[in-house]
Amino acid sequence: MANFTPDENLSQIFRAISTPARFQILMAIGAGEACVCHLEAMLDMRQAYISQQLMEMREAGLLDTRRDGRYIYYRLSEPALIDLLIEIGKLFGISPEDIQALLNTNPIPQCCCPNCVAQRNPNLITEEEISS
Amino acid sequence: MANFTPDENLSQIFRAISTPARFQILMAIGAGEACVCHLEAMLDMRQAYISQQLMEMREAGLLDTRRDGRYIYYRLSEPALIDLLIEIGKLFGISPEDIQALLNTNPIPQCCCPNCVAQRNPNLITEEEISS
DNA sequence: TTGTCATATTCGCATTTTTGAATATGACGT
DNA sequence: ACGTCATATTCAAAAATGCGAATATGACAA
Repeated sequence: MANFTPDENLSQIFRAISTPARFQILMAIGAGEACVCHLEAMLDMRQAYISQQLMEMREAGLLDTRRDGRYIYYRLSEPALIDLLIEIGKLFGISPEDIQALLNTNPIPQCCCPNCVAQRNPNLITEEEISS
Repeated sequence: MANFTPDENLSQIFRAISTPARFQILMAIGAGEACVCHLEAMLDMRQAYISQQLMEMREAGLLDTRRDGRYIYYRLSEPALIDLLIEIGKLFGISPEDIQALLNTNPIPQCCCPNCVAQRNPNLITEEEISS
């Protein structure tokens, strides 16, 4: 992020969530973290498309990533953002419940990532446990 | 504003402030109100351009208008939005002072609207006082 | 009613954005 | 080394946006 004026900076942040798709993705990540396949299953969007949108939000500084083997987990660089967005929604007559309905709710049956698998089968041994 | 889903609704709001120009205009209006000529003087943008941007923000539900004679005053439909935007800025390392520096500061020498004129010449009789 | 002033609207084009399709990359198991 | 799986990147076409120029509207004064 270069030498931006405050208005450039902030408008860029808002631009990053100025389409329904990106907003949905952001909310789907929520205060936790999510891999692309998780979002794919949750939102019924194509992988490549999600990746593209994630990149844009990442470049705007909204998202951070963490790699774990094959999986790349995305999370909000500032999770408190969610609450502020909900506040803004309230201001404009959108019920918090309606917004919260978009939030990440682990696990997802269609998702294959370790998080989801582990939460579906709590008694299964995880890969980490095997390698130790 | 038709039958939008929450994500459509909110992303539209953010889209409305997703360019530096629109963000600057919104902040210039601030918690008060401003006519187009005021913004023109304050921001060094052309009248028609400002009008266009105002229209977009109006359609997104961010702005309301009030006509007074020749002048049309714009104000935020939800002035509390300003504070939330400042909070978001803080989250991303933008100092509140830098954002507040964009806010409306009456009056402006180059502006011709009754508000500015009255504040520059407090002992002048206003048009309203004449017509009464 | 004519002119002036504040603001709005329309038009057109250049640029950007969106979004799907195809392909590439890079990690892991075998 | 090879295949597979998760994710990223590139490309291109369509759609949307940015934004200037010109013009329109509508209020007020004379």
